[in-house]
Amino acid sequence: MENVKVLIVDDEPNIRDLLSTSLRFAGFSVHAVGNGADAVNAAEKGAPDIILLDVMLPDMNGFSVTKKLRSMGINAPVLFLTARDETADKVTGLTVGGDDYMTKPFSLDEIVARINAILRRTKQVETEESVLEVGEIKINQDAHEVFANGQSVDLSPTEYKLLRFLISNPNRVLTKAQILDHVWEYDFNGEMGIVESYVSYLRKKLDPITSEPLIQTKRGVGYMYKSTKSTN
Amino acid sequence: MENVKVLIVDDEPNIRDLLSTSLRFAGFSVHAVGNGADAVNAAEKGAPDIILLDVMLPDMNGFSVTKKLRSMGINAPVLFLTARDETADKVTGLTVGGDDYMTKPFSLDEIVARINAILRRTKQVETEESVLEVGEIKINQDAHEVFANGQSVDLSPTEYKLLRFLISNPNRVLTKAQILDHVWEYDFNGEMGIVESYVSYLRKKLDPITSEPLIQTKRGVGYMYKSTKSTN
DNA sequence: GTGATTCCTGAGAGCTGGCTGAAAGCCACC
DNA sequence: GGTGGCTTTCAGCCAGCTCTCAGGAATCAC
Repeated sequence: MENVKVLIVDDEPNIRDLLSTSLRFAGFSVHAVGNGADAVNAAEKGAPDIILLDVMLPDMNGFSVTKKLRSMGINAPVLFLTARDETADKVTGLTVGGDDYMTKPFSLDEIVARINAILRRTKQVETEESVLEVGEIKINQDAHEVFANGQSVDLSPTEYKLLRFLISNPNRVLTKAQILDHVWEYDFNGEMGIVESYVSYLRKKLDPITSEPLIQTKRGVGYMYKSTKSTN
Repeated sequence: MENVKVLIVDDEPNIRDLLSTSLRFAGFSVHAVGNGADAVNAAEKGAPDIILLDVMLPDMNGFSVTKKLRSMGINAPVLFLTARDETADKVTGLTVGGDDYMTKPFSLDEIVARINAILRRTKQVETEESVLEVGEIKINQDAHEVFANGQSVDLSPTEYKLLRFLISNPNRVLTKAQILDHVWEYDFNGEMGIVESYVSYLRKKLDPITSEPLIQTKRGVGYMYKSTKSTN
């Protein structure tokens, strides 16, 4: 997954920054603009591999932008960003041809997962496998299925996202703030205690199955998923 | 089904885009034009395996285009696209040879199925089987027949399309938006609740026959057809 | 040992997403 | 023009999920 170019199109500067830093850190090559006209220009020059496109833009909406892009022969898949209340009646046609959409607010980990899923599907770029396997945990991202020691485990959506984030960063301490920032939606304003709760839920479901506790507590710092064999 | 060339002829740019992206993603090699004259040129140079032809074009109608094509020795089968209000007798007679027609608005899944059916019939290109069999479900696409555990099941058109879409993507979570975009007509602007309804209908018909529930709900994500033996 | 800090976890309130039965509208076919 | 089946909407219900809180356990500093 080397040098994947992402074009971000959103008029809110904070969202743009949030996505830029986050995706850059995830290893993507990022370019961000704030309106449709700039998006068309940037896509023409930059030849992005994927486009993150806010549906509501000041000058033109996301559909006009994609139409313009397609007519110019730019066929990079699009991940639409839409506010939650404008989803239902406007979804038609959004998930066609490798495209997808996400509702705001989203979580950063989720958006990286979706980008990888799209790249995987469109096969324009060789990317990581849909199956994440580290130590005794195996996650099939297509099926949203989790196995511990070969045995299927039922997880709630948040439990699933948390576990995926943990095993994506094995043998590395993650602070509760980091976990909150990546797993929960960016406008979540609750306490970090919720991370403790969910770690507890995960342990309760996973530890009876695995040979040893998988999530270690680093007191005063955070949590770490320990894996002897680093299948990276 | 490698490298099947499809020529799309429609004057509405959004339909053209919708079909292009969708068919390209379905694995076809796509070329799209907006009028009859361009269609003739493109067919001459591109040697398409199948032509999607809107009956109402700005310069000439579908009859003239096909007549022209046939006179030039281009015998690729044609799938006509016609508006619903255009009467049936205008259409009958169009479907000579391996040709076929569809009324707008259509669903994207349906058009792929029809294209495959035509290619299968004309045998110009080796394509996928007409019988889809995954797990306990068997669908004969030519006869529109469905068997669960060897037993025949009566399904309504929409139920059939939904089931076909589900088992075409086994062991993979499909969101309600994806299902809506593929199974329902592209101008459907209702709510996603209808997907829930139809999943419910399918389950009511299938679950009593099969040994275990076939359609799994992934809360907060979508639905998945589970098949132990991945006949892929 | 004692107190302070951090973490764990059970209980519970409230919410959300999904399921389903009922009914209205539509259409095709007698 | 009536009838039956199909599609679509809607509302009520329920299960499961999210999040908070508080008491107690574990760990650390001294």
